[in-house]
Amino acid sequence: MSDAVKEEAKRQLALLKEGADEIIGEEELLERLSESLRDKRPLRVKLGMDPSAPDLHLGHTVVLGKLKRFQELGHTPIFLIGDFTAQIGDPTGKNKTRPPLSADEVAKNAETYVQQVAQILDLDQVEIRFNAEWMNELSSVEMVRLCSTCTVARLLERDDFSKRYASGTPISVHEFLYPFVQGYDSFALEADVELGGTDQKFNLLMGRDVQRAYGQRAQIAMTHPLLVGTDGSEKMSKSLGNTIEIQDSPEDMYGKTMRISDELMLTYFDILRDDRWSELDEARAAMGAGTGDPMAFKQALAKAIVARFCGEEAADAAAGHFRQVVQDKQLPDEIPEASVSLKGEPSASLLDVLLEVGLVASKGEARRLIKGGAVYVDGDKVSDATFSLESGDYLLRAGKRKFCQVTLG
RNA sequence: GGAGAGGUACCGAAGCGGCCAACCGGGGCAGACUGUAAAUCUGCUGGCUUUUGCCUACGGAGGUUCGAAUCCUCCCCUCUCCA
Repeated sequence: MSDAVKEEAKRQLALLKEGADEIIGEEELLERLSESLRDKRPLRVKLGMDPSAPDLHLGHTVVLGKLKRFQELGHTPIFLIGDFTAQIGDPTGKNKTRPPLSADEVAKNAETYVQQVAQILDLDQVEIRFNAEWMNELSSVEMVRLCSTCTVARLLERDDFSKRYASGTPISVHEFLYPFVQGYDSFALEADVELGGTDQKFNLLMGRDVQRAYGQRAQIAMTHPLLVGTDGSEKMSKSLGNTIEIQDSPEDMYGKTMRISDELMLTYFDILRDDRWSELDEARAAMGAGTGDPMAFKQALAKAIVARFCGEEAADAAAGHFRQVVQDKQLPDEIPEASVSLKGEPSASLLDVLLEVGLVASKGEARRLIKGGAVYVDGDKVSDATFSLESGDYLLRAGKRKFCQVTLG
């Protein structure tokens, strides 16, 4: 192999290592990068996601970003939608069996996944696949053979399984199948590399075993740090409600980022960092040394995150919105408007109006908010739950950030 | 197949005939504080209802009772030990 090829392979490896937690088979990766350059054969890089929730969040973007980097280096990104595996439910990190999704939900989620992935990757160059394609065809005999590639003892070594087993939490047999199927996917796709979070290590390794068992070269497994959710303790996950989603509005995305703790913002910066953020590196270092201005840095981080998914302009606007509404406690420029009919009555109770315009989910909630001093009409705090409004225009506020300009008539 | 234990609100976990819409902790929401936060403190945390009250809720279905999450019967599910 020529020196030029070797040099280029090394350069690529260095770029690909950025942000990775662990590379299982790093030497093989270097080798394959070299082969790829020599033979002009792009590497097949697999990233699988189960369409178990409809929205992608910042946590997903860590590995998606790595997939993009492979794409930029001329390799073939494969975005695998686990429509079959979604019916099993990845037991990873779970302390209970996941409820299976209906085919409809899976299809719907898969659809939105693709749309959202388009915000990050150039879809034209992405191979999008569904694992039902081959899993639905797999015979029982084949399934049995597949299961023979791993022992029960090894499955039980896994943290999530062993913990559940030890604590007497149920584990259904089908959950054991998950890693096998994921491994088989790698074989079916002839993956050279598979990407995943650190929690996917077991599953990624299973891919190597399965591929070997089926006479294929074992993929390289690259794990990436998991992003902690906005609560600062659990991993980011839709079901825990601690996500920043890439489909959040710029204002939400910005606001949610501002609301994370100072410690967490450093983690976010480190995990989500890419080249476009290099101008922030100095500020990051100052923060680490305890000399920076936390709020200024967090604002810069929030803006950078919004800019990545929504563009610079939206990021500026979101920053302005936050300053105005949250810091200066001014009204936002744009307030949702609604009109409510009095239906011939002379007045309507504030509770009803709050409910009707969607500021609260129930009258009970409205009562609670009023009692808690969180409801304002035209800037005046309301503390009487029986308060009623006559026809006219009112500015309603429930809590710090929920406003509605309502016309009553 | 046999023997035991158990299924309670978003989660964990009390209650074991009326005082239970259900103690407590976590989470969530709101308020105070602040640099946006975090931490801390306070309040709230099923729906309808001005109050009274009504409806829905303690795995499911029946039953006993003036009255059941609490007692009985059957069913479903889980865990442990034995085979």
